[in-house]
Amino acid sequence: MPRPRTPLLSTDRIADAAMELVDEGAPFGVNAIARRLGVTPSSLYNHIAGRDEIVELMRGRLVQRYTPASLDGTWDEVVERMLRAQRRMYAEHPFLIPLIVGKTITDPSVISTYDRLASALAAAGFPEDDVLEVIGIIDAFSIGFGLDLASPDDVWRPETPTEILGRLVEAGARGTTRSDRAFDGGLELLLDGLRLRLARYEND
Amino acid sequence: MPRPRTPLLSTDRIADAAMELVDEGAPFGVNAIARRLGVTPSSLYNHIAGRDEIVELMRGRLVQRYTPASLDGTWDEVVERMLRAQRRMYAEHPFLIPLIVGKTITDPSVISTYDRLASALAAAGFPEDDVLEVIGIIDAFSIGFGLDLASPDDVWRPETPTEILGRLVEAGARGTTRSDRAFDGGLELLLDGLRLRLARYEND
DNA sequence: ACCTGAACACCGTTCAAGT
DNA sequence: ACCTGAACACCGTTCAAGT
Repeated sequence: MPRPRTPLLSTDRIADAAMELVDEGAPFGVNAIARRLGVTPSSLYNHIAGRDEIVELMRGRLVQRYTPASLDGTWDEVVERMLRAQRRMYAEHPFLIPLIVGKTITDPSVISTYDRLASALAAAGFPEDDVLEVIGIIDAFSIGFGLDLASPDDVWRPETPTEILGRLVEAGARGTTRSDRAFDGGLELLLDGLRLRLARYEND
Repeated sequence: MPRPRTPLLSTDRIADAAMELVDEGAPFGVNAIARRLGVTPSSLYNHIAGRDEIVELMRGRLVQRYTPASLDGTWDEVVERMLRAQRRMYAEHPFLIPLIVGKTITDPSVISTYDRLASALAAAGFPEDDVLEVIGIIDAFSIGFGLDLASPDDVWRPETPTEILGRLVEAGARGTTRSDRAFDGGLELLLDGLRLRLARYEND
């Protein structure tokens, strides 16, 4: 079937298929995408330069899909909403993390999101000198917990006797439950800590 | 050259070669390791079960190299020392992160480190039901800040006008200074929050 | 016990051929 | 312009054969 009169493929369709694979946790690759689209791997090269470009296509979609539409509310509501959204994003696409993390952010819509977060924090009373520090903390938290959410059901599998860890692992929560609990605990810690800081500023 | 009288390979030698590759950012794989060792890929399978085991070996080395020798002191000293060490580890070997993330921890020395941390937290008064949650928080934290330390000097480069972010970025710290400050702030937050939790437990 | 070499099923990518 | 099919160099893994 050469050259159909209406094209089978497009960058959009390729990106969609790639996202589906990732969301299923299936192995991601040119061949797998082609299989899913009922097409030969080589066909894709009429639309994309290679595997890397597909990753770039996905990154563009991610930013749009995960950025909270509105950042209204009190500063701690805003922080919580952004944290939850970013955590989900990193967790559902952990293999994109090295790309996103190692790269300077220039995408206007992403910049704008950080800008609005910065405004919210400044308006809440955080001194301008500290706003970027707080944002850095928030980012580290969401990446860390995103990765944590993406980790396997059993984080530890002791094969030698342990003092206490083995017992805790057997008694404790696993998988999503475990990760959610750690996230909720971490979130509470973070917000409590930030509120404490804010109170200290106001006492000066 | 079958069966040399003194073996060419060992798990140690394999792990060494693997670490060299990863730290160079070179493609990591069984074949690449074999090439570096001047050996056939299939030879490796006399010493390791497969690709995943090599990753576990690397994790084992890293943890041994970076884990503080002693875990003495108060629980918050222990947590701080582990956090600083882990952050350095992730930051100095960023290419390893995508490899080890998502893999169940089985390496005995790594398990033992977590075991000692768990014991320290339990001894400090954290209820056993919460110890794994706290460890999860600590892990997320160190990975997050490790990646932050490994990120580029300029995290943001606004190319369109911003409300406040552009000004903050220009006025604020960059590179290691920025990341160190965020880490110190985050560490303080974390320890404050954990101390608060501990106080709450004791009031019940 | 430990290495080789052939073999297998998989990758990502290129390119001539077809319409 | 857009898809196919053959081809290439790579991957991780298995296994019989050799000492």
